[in-house]
Order: sequence, then C-alpha cells, then structure tokens
Amino acid sequence: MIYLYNQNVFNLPRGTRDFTSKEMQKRRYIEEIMRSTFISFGYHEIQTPTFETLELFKAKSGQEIIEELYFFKDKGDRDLALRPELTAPVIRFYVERLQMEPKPLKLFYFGNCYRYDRPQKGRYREFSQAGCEIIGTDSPEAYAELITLAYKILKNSGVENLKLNIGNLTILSSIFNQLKLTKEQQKYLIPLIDKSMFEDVFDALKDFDIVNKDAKDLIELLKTTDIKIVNKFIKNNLAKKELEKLEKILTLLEKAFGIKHFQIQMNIVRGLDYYKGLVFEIEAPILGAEKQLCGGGAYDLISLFGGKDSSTAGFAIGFDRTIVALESENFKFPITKMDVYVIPLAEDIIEKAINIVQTLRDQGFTVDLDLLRRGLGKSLKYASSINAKKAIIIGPKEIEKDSVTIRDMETGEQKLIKIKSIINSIQ
RNA sequence: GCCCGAGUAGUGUAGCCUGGUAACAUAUAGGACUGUGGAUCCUCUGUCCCGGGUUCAAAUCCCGGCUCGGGCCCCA
Repeated sequence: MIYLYNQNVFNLPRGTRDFTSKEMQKRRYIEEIMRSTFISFGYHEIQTPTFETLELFKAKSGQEIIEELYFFKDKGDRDLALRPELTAPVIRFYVERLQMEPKPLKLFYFGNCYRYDRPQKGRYREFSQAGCEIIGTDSPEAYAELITLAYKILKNSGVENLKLNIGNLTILSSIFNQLKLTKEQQKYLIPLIDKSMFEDVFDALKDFDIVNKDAKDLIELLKTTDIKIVNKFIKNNLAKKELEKLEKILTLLEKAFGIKHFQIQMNIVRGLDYYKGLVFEIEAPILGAEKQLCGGGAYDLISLFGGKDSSTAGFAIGFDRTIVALESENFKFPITKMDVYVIPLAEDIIEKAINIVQTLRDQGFTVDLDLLRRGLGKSLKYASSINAKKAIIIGPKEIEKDSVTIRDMETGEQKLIKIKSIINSIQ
C-alpha cells in the first residue's frame, strides 16, 4: 500500500472539524450558558493537559483501551496519550494537589478529547466534553443536585426533548449475587441487558440454571420504571440501603429540585468496574444512533490512583452532540451584532475616523471600519451584511461642521451629531 | 473493524444511466454609482475528492484509496 503520491495529505484528518465563525458563535454561546449553570451550582472550573501518561488511561480502563487511544512516544521516550475523556485526568489532578481542599469539592471543566473511533454524526475523533466531579460527599442531596445540574445544563442550553434515566449498579450486582451468578455469567449478561435484549437475557438465565420464577422476576425488574417493583426483589442489606438512598434521591429530585421528568431504569449498566451505586444518563431522542448527551454516576477512582478514599460522582456531557441536538430541533441561536460600522468617505478623513473608532472601542463598543476605501453604497451594504446596528458616515460635509452622520441601520434614520457627543447618541 | 449511500467553484445544485466544449444559482471583488444598504444590470475570480485502468476521448464506465452521511461494533 503506497500512498506517497496521494494528495489527500493536505485534507482535514478524518473525524476532525474546522469551525466557521458562525459555528464558533453558536458553540461559545452554548458554552457560556453551560459555564454559568455550573457556576450557579457552586462548581469551579479547572483545566488539565490535552495529553497524559498512557498509563493513566490504561489504569482506568484496562489494556483494551489502547485500540481507541491516540498514543505516542515523546522524544524522551515517555508513553503518552491524548486524553479520551476527562474524569481520569481530573481525579489524577485531585490526588496530586487537591486532596486537602475543603469538602465537598465541586469541579467542572470543558475540554477536547480524542478517540480513535469510526466517525458519525455527533461522533468525532476530536470532540468536546463538558463535565464535573463532586468529591467528598455521597449524600442523597448531593447526588440529587448533581442530576439536577446535568439536566438543567441541557435544558438551559435550549434542548427541548430530553430523557433522563436513573439506575443503580449496586442494586443490580447484588441481585446478581443473590442469584449466585458467576462473574463470567454476569459479564455475558451485561451487554444484553444494556441493549434491552430481554429475551436473550431470559434464555441465558435458563442456561445458567436459574429457576424460572427468578429469571422472570429479574426481567421484570430490568424492565420496570416503578421503584416499588424493584423493592420487591431485594433481599440483602447492602442493596436495601442503596435502594432507600435511591428513593431519597428521587424524592429530593422531584419535591425539592423540581425535576419531574425522569425514569427509573435498572438496565443502565457500565462496562467498567469502578462505577458503583448511582448511574444516570440523559439522551436526546431526536438524535439517531448517537443520542446519548450525558452519562454520569458515582465511581471510585481515587484509591486506584493512590489517593485517600473519598466519595466521588460526576457526569460528562457531549458538547458537540448537544449542538447537533439543538440544530436538529431548529434552535434559534442568537445573531451577534456589531454596534457600529464607521465609513470614512475620503482618504484624508481616515485618520480622524480611526480616532473615533478607537474612542468607541475603548468605551466597550464593538466597532469596525471600512478598510477597503469603498464607496458609500457598497459600505452600507457591507455594514448590513455584518449586522451593524449603526453606521457612522464621515465625509467632508460632516468634517466641516466637526460632526458625523449616524445612520440607524434598522430604521434608516440619520442624524448629524457633533464628534464630541457621538458616545451619547449611540447608546 | 463491518454493511449501505454519497462526494462537481466559498455555499447549494444540474450534468453521470446513454463517454465528446464543465453548467446554473448564490456568495466574494470591481464597475454602472464622485454621498446613502438588503434592488437591478455588467465584468473578473473560482470547480469535477485522490490515484490507476479502459478509450481516439472520462465528471460520466471499471478498480483501489480517502472523506462525509445512515446503520452495526464500541462508547471510559
């Protein structure tokens, strides 16, 4: 295979994107809404590097993860990897430097992540995540607040149609143990449960010599959205405690945080061992195969990275997918406007015009000026194309009177204004 | 990694089946217009994803690759 002469080498790499200024406006707009929502919940923004040691991600996710990582050796022969997600880096950061901070520690972040995947709509090799971790508490109110935050971020961003599913892995695994299923048997069942292939689950349970009634009960529990039904099957104390806690979380969500639209979903599973207890997901049904916008829950990574054990929970939101969901729902993103466009009509007026531009910019206005020495007609056309609210026309006639013409671009109304009082008349 | 569909000026498309001058709209720049925008007209700029094959001749047919879209796998 020889591609030496393939001229595609100058193209955008697979799964990456360039963003136009219009797209960036949308992204920044949504990012700001998300950021201020995090802040309003008492979270603080942090940032970690784009790459980490390869070992960090292997420790978190196992050897298989290599397949989906971008990794490389640096010139000092260190094994490094572009981060595929942000939870591991944040917990590493916590273990290294933040363990003595007052608890609870509420951290949030935005960052680009990298995964070697087959790209699809809403799924890219370079993508953006927003997320947070709360460290040092596992109270029901902390978890209810966490779920509320995830939901509110997406709601505030403008996504109309959301499905919030809440489950609990401890309950599920204790039922597995109740049925005396081996680790291998559980491993076989988990993907089937995840995909809601209940008939296959049932068949598998029969193969594992589970009595018919127990198998039926488990299927019912996996299918149900009613917490009372879950309660019926639970026998051991650990699971009972978790269920009580889950009920408390749900009560708080509904009664205190005012989140009414959620569903119990005991078939939410995560492939990885460090998740335990609470899990939740938020999806946008309008999206196709890649509809999950947010995934979160409680997990234990701190001790894995050598820190002193402390309760942790968090979630990550797919930023790009959120944008795709908004676009699919025809969300009206606000158009950013320019306050003023300045048009000097003669060469010897340019200097004066720039003085005015700079004065206005120093006052905090967004101001642009004609840099092409175009005629008035073309300049006004350009001004409207950049959504300028006002145009300031400066020609010999105006200069004679120490004035400028201010034109309102929406109404077409024009006024002759003294240069000194420009600022007052464009507020 | 697998299956299916698609790639033509900056953007949106026609042309492909049936091989024969690359076209239309829009956008950009300039002009009609030496002081008034979303209008009209004119001019310039700019394109067949890449490579190979068949052929007198390939955007068109064939093969390979790349990229995007739909689905699967995966999804920390």
